[in-house]
Amino acid sequence: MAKKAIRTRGAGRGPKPPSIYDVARAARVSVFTVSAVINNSGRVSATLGRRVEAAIRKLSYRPNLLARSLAKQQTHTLGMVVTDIANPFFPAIVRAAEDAAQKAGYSMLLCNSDDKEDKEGLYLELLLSKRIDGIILNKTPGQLSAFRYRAGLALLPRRPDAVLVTNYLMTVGFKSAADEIGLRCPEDFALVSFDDYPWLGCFRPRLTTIELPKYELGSTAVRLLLERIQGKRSRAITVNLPPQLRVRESCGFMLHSRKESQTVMVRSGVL
Amino acid sequence: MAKKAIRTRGAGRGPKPPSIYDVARAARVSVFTVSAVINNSGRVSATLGRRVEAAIRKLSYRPNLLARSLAKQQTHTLGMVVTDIANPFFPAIVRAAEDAAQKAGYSMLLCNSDDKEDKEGLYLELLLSKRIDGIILNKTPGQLSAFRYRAGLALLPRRPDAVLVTNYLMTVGFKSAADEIGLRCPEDFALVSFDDYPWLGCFRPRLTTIELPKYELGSTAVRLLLERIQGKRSRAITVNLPPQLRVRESCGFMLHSRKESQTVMVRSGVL
DNA sequence: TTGTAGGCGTTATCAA
DNA sequence: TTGATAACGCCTACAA
Repeated sequence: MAKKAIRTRGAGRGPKPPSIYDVARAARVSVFTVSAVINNSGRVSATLGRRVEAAIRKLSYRPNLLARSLAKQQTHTLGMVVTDIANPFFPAIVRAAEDAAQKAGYSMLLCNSDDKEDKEGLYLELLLSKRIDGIILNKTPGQLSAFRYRAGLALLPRRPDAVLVTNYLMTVGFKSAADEIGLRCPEDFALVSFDDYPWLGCFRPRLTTIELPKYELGSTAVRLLLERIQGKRSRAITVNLPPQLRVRESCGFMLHSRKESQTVMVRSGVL
Repeated sequence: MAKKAIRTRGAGRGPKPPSIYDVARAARVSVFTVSAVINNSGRVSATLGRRVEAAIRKLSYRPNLLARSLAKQQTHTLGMVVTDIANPFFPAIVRAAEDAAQKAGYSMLLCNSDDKEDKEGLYLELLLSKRIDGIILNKTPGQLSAFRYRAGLALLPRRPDAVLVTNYLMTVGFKSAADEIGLRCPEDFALVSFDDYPWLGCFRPRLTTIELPKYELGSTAVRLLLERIQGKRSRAITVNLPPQLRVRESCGFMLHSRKESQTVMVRSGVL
């Protein structure tokens, strides 16, 4: 895998990229004409149009989006703040969001708040200063999460019959702790986790999971945000996405009658 | 988990944020003075300094980074192009890169090339247009990868003794295929994979892996890039990061003598 | 120490 | 259809 670092333009060094004025001069027209051609707004005669396009190619001109953003007062950029992209919960969501943004002509600035409120705050400030058009914020729960990351482990010595863990990383932590104590899953305790991943099906015990529609979550978030940015919707709305139950051996259904396993139900938004 | 979409400023609606001129007026000073205070460059008398800071707070002024970037010809932004953030190989790298960037005062624009050369090209163009200061590019291998995503599966009917797969997602695919055929690991074949993850230790078969130092990879990439951007280094250099071998049961060492398992060696850059 | 004015690269208004 | 020219919001010589 080739990983390449590209310095786009040394600090002050290297030739400055051509501006719209350079193109205008080369094509012997005004900047208005060039601008009209680039955005194909306004009618430009075929002759001038060709001259401009030739000049653009010749100089390999590339519009400066910074300047455009400053003039138009919109950056076509979204900020996305997640607690930690390295947490397997987020990549699919971020991916979906970036996809949706890209399709609509928006770029995505990624920030990791690390579950720290001060860091989150600084990032929000920064994004606002960058005049991005909108923010997708995965709000940090703050103090709360610290109590959640160890609560499960305290449960272990009590030999629970069944455990439902609400995210994958905590499930891994819990399972590891159970391994150390010598508790087996599903023989000694049943385990159900939130979040499904492609690899869960081929390692034992195969986890029973409640999968949140991560991709849909990310793309819906961006869709709603863009609707508001573009004025198509004025008030915030809430969208409920139905989760999915994926039954595998970790919940112990193999140990019981088949009939029982059929009674499991999941309803949208209720979990 | 609260996910919140924030519209930073409706298209054309809402009050315009105050500019440096508004602050200057409110503080009865010139824009120079305000600028000097913000960047604490140049000496400003204590009196005016206080007046400016009061005005900044009163108006809750926030410098427009777009305008600053345009004036200073640098955006303090890096572009990062990966094939797919949802591939578990990348999140740690991206996280590391973002960390390093943030510490140095840079933001990170994330792009998914999806392993498509045209999409990669479009993103590079876009990043250049945005006048970002540098790019971290995970070059797509193009056509090559298509042959790699199925080659392993063709191998299966030949009953290999051992398989080394060079990334995790392919390992999952291979293992699933083996499951279907009824080949067991490590009894029927030994398996070693690239990439280690926290959950590999608590599901069976526990994978033997060669872990690339992903976090270090991402942060080093940004470090080297910033060194070049800031003119501290003029030529590209190559850094070798040592991988790590993590022996678990999938390679079958439990089935053989302990002595054999001790002879495994990994050298930096050789794999 | 502080202010003035021009430049950064666009878009947009208003004449021509 | 085109062309000047003023924003956009900041930095920064150069003057005062």
